[in-house]
Amino acid sequence: MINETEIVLDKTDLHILRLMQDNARISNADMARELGMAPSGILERVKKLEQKNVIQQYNARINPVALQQKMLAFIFMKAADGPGSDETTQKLALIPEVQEVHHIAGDDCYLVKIRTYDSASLMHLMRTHFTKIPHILSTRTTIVLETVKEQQQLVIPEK
Amino acid sequence: MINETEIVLDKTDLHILRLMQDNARISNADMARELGMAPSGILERVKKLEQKNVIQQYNARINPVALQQKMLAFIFMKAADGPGSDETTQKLALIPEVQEVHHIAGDDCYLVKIRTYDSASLMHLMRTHFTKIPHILSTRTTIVLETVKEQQQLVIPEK
DNA sequence: TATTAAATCGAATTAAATTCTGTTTTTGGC
DNA sequence: GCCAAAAACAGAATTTAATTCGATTTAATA
Repeated sequence: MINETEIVLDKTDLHILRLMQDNARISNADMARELGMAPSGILERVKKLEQKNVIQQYNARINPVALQQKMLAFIFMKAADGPGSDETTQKLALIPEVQEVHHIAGDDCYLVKIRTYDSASLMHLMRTHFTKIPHILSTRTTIVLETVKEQQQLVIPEK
Repeated sequence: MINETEIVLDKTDLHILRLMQDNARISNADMARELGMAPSGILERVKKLEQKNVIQQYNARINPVALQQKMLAFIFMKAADGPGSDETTQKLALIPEVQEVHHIAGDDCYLVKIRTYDSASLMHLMRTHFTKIPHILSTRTTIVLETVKEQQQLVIPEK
């Protein structure tokens, strides 16, 4: 078995993940109190979780409204090079306004989530960037009118 | 104009947001050094950004692979009560596996992003939860084969 | 069971968070 | 432009946390 990095997470790891997922700025000391452990022990675990790439990043979630990012859209794209190729993919991923790029099953090839100031800036971005990406055959854009829920939290099992 | 809470962010605020968006566990002290300010001043700003709901939460982004969350899907839903109603919406939002719920323009009413262990658990979740939500007329599910990029970072202007 | 590795603790040290007071800067009337 | 009030900021003092490291316990394995 090549490159099968077995990731084993015990009860304590899951507890830490549960705490940090919802409050990344929690102190080691607070976690230590919660888990009944020494702060140094918690620190070591957190570092290991980072090293193992279980924890990928600590993000501050910023209110898009505060930055006037009013436009959210999902774009389905067909591309000539198919989902195997990396070229189209990578170019899409490099656009800062593009938050997500997925290969999807079905008729379309990609699903792209994109956030901009308004519809004009979305159009502008599509014109300036998408047209420069070869192999794009067609796009189908779905505009979000209102977002009711938007989070990245995973469901973390008890054990 | 009712409830138009004008949010004014200056250069310093934007700088702080830029730092914390990518590393929520950065210390006030480090930010103070970076911005050439006193730590106490930074602290005050951060607290204000939290109060104004500019910073909504601090998240640890956890690798779905580490938790064996292999299935990611987008589901388009038509509902009888239309995008104005809250009932359907709220019920969807309360499902932990549901990461996003959007009202969308066009023929469909909702777009739902959902993450589960595998296709069986997705089916199970749809059977147990969706069928209990009234007014749902139809669903169209798009399965993600591979995720190339997935982040929530906003493009923060210079000034 | 003996051996090794991993995990944890706890004390010591270093560093950061937090509080508070005084000062400066900004803002908004007039 | 000037004044008053509010906001922003600095800096020192205090509290709290992070980090390090040697000793100890626990777990894994041959």
